[in-house]
Amino acid sequence: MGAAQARRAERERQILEAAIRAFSRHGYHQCTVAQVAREAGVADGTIYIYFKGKDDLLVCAFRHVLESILEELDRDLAGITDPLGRIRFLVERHLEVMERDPELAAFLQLQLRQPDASIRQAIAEPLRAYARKIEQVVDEAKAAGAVRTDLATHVIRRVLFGAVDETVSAWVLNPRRGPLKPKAQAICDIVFHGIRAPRSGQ
Amino acid sequence: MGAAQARRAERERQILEAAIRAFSRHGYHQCTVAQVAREAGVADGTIYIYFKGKDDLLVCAFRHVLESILEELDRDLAGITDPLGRIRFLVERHLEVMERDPELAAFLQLQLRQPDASIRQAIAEPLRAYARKIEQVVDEAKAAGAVRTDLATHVIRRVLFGAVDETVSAWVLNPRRGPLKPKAQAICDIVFHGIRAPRSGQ
Amino acid sequence: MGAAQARRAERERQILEAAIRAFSRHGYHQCTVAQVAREAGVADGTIYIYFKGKDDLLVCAFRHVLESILEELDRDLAGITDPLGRIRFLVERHLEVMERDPELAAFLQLQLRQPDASIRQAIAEPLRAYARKIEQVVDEAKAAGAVRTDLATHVIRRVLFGAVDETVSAWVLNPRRGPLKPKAQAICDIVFHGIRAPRSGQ
Amino acid sequence: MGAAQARRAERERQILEAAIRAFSRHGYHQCTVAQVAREAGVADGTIYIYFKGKDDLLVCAFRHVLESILEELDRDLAGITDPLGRIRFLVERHLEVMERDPELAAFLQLQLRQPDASIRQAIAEPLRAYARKIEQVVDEAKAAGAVRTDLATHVIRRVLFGAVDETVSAWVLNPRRGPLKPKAQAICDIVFHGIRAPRSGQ
DNA sequence: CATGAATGAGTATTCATTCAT
DNA sequence: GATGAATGAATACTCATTCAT
Repeated sequence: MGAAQARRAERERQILEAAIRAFSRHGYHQCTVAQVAREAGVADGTIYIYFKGKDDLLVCAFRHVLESILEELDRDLAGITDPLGRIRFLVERHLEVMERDPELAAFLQLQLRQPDASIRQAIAEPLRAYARKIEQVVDEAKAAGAVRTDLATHVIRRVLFGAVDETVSAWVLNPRRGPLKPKAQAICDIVFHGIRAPRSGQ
Repeated sequence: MGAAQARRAERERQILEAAIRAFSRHGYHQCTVAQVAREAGVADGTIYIYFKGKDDLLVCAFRHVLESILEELDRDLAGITDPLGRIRFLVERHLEVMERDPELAAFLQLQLRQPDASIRQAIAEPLRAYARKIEQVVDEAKAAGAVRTDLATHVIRRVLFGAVDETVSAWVLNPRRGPLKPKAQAICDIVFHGIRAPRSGQ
Repeated sequence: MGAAQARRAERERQILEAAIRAFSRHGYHQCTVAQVAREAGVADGTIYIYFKGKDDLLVCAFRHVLESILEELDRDLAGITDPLGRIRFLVERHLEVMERDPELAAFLQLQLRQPDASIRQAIAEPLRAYARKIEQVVDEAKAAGAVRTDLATHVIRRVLFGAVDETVSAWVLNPRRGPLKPKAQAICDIVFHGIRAPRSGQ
Repeated sequence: MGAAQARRAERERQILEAAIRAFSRHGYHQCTVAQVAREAGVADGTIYIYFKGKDDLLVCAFRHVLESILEELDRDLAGITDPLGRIRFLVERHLEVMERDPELAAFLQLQLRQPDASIRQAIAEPLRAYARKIEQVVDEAKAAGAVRTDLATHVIRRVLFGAVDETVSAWVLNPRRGPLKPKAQAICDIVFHGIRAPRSGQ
């Protein structure tokens, strides 16, 4: 029974990762279910044993990816105590994940931005989880006196990850991709100047 | 002849604006050419007299909009001399344009983000023109000694307009939209702190 | 305008009659929309300009056929006055219509008996119209004293047209079809003996 | 071995009766093999150990049902000697069987009327057996001098069972089903008047 | 025998685009 | 120029059937 469940989970992962590759390469709308199936090495019909349909494939792929990203993030964040260092780590890790797997980056950055309301809605919740994680780290930094408390947390998040998002988008679209992670430096430079609490005594 | 040309331009505008409305409401892929035609009050075939096809409609609509935005921007920017004030104006105007016409905002923010490579490519140039305009204003501010010169201009642009973009996206997706322009305040607060050149004498 | 409407009606008829032929030959479920289109000499998509879908095609074909049958029936019935003669005419005409066009007969007798509830429902109303017509003629015969009044009209209809239906079914399924109309004789012989009012004075 | 065979026969019956229920409820074409399997409490694949395929399921179900109906009919018919009484019994029993099990009635009346030639053909033989039984009873009645000999036996059968069939169809489709067997009365009334041999001496 | 995961052939329907009027 | 009827390519999804376990 445990074996059967493991088999199923493995199959799901296999299809999901094929979907990410296929969607990245051809574009979600241009990509046929048959192409995903071929990429995964299964028959067309098999897709429908594991997923509701093409939309579900996109949504589940995103959940699958974000889940593992968040898990790893939590684990590694535990080892960092400096409040601003934790924020900087969020930015660096984000860029790192994208740099590590450009196909995944293209998926997250382009294919996932579907204007279809139903897809956006299905994606919204996991996306909010990521946003909450960021805001939590910012709030902790506020509590530690490292960040100005007169700025709304969600505004800080938007400035920080707006910049990160723009940076990644430009990187993904650029065919000659250089290193991405170092760009964290300049972004944090600007934003940290803007959000850092004045030193006590100043 | 001038009359005929004016007639043609008028017709084009009529279709383009219908396209923006229709794409905003139904979503680009979900929206049929027939729906655009009905919205514009013309026959399906007429669309093809003025435009190459559905993609062209999207691209031309974007060019049409951005052109008039840039024109107005240039005109109004001429009256502002304070370097940081000019940057602030860019942010405020961006938010203002979106707030003024939510249907246009939805079009620019959602429908335009098509993952199709060909569309992205066709949109890229006008988009770069907007980016250039922003960077030009930033460079002027650097030259005037109002902005740190040790930060790459394009990084400043990304931080600034990454934040703006995130803010507009959230606003567009929120069914209960409040005022948008005031959000410029907090964004500029953060970013200006980060990019402002240290006062001479400090 | 009248020309456009006539054109449309003509096109509808053309497709409907092609559908009857195609459905008869291949069977409704086995017959593809593409086959109907080819039979009608139009493109696949054209079918959907005139009809909602495959089901609608079946239902409309039936309505189309029954309508013209009922019209002709009404016209010809007007010339007959003998009450039992009118009933006999109903039976003869039914058999005649089937005999005249064996492909139509196969359509009505086999393809139309779809067990799908939605199709049966859509067909039910025109079918009831035919039943009402028969019962009306029977009722007139009762009023004229030619038919026993102690028998429910719908029971008479069922006996009469149950026999007719069985007869036509057997004829349709028989590859060596002889003449059909003469079978009215024996059916009426039996049923009329059963339903005829006793001669006054007996 | 006998036990193994009994086991097999039992399994077959179990699946067949599940098939009848499932086909009745969903309709033959709309009903999936998986649904039949679930209804029977076996795995999908098990069906194919006992039957050739979905069509075979339908055909075997019909044979299974008709066989037991004919057996019971033969047994009970043995106790009746009056020639017309025997015919009346055929009608009553037919209605009785349907009334007893409305799900079976729906199966026989609707789902079995498949326009697919191959299914019709496979069903034809058992159906003919039932027809032969009826005609045999009618022929006996002719021989006994109770039924007119100038009427073709198969015509009598069609009138009789055409009426019965129409009656059952109407009853099956009517959601508020009243008693069915009493309808034999009126049908026999009409038909017997029509087919009865003139009393000797008249 | 029994299972049920995997298969892949088969098809109704949509819609961007064309072109005769 | 304008029309809108006609086109036909393109594709997600279902489900009867198989077969390794």
